[in-house]
Amino acid sequence: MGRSSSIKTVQVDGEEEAGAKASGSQTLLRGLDVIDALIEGSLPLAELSEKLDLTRSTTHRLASALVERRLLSFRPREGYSLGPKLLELGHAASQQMHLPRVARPWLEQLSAQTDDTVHLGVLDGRHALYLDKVAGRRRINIGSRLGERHPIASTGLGKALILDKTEPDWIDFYAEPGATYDSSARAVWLERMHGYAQKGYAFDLEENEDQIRCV
Amino acid sequence: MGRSSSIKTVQVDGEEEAGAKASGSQTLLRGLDVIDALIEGSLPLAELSEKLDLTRSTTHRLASALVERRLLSFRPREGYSLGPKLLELGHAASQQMHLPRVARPWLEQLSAQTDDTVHLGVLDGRHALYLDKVAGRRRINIGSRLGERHPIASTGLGKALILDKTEPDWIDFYAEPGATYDSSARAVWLERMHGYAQKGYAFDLEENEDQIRCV
DNA sequence: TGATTTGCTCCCATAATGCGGGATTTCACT
DNA sequence: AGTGAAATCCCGCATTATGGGAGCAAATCA
Repeated sequence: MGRSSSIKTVQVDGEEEAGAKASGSQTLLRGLDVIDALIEGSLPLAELSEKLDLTRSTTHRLASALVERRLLSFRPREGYSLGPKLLELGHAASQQMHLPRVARPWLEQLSAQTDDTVHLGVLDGRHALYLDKVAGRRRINIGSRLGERHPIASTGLGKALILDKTEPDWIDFYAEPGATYDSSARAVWLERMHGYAQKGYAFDLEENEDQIRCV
Repeated sequence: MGRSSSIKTVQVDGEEEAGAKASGSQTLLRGLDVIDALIEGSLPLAELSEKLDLTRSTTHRLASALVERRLLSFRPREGYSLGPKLLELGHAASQQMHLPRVARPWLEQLSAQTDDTVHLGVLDGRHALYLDKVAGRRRINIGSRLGERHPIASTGLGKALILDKTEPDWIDFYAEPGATYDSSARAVWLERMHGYAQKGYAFDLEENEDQIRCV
């Protein structure tokens, strides 16, 4: 490597990101990055490659492979977007996850007793991820679907999930990255949280939903 | 390279499979194969690597990368299974697919008119893939979810999707790979198909559901 | 409880694979 | 038709994935 004619751009020095200890399959990880980059909406190849800091060639190769496997779709004018296979995988995933399987009976019982819609969710980074739902008869379905993620601080389920954390953690969860903090609003919120923690369940103004906890 | 001591197993000669024209990102494709292999249920590393014809090392590296990205989960005793991120992706995919967005109004109108559950689906290989559903008020929800796949020949939606094909295609779709053919049953089925094709819609004995066609 | 098996994880040299720069083609808009 | 932007394809280089095997940990058997 001594006299390497460093004409190539090379990876400068690679990942200095936080917690990026991933050693090994670079191609696979980049491919997944491509998928991630499209979660928020479809993009044409140029913007996609820019967003990922990859060359057009590389991006195109990865995206094409993903399209071939139907994990992405490509429409001439719009660019790349998430593909139908992800639906299939999402469904398969929901079926083989452990929590929903064991929790289902409880959800159904709860739904039957309350005549309301019951949700099951877990903590997923800074969000509450909805894993399962049993619709109640009382009203029409709420517009929520499996796999949706919502900020922890603004849903009943999310708040319930962090009840056993300590106040510093709460503050951390409350703070959206890069959002404006309103300290008085946060104080009110924290106050409520303490109340919820004592009672063991949480509400939300718009929707409230009991849920199952897992240890 | 000349005197390469060919002790290694090497890739023998690689893919001679049908239609495997995929040139390029091998790692990514293998990683997706790993996911695919887990659709039908969780597997321990050993079985997984055998199913994929990969060495344990490689399988482990790929699977670990996928676990890190939460596309897979790993439980010590059970092995690898599909992970929570797939739920998220599945949900995101369902939101940005073109068909559901443009078709929604029609589905809702249809559901309102008939008071029944309306499904939207597309042809996906040998299966009918359910893309969207609008629940009717008449009865409790049928246990169908987005992303489910069903054999074409046994659902009303599946049959409707292939109405504009020709008879040879029908026969092809009817034949499950490796299943026992009952030629008389197939004849009856084909007869019905011709009837459906003339009328322009299809039934199924257990459930029947109208659906939207796209060109 | 101690021995044995089974299965997961990690390391390292090898060369095969993915990489990026650019040429070429396709397609939309004027 | 002409123009321009975007997608697709090609090719040599070296970075990256590969697979064999060593090293652990936990579960099973005696």
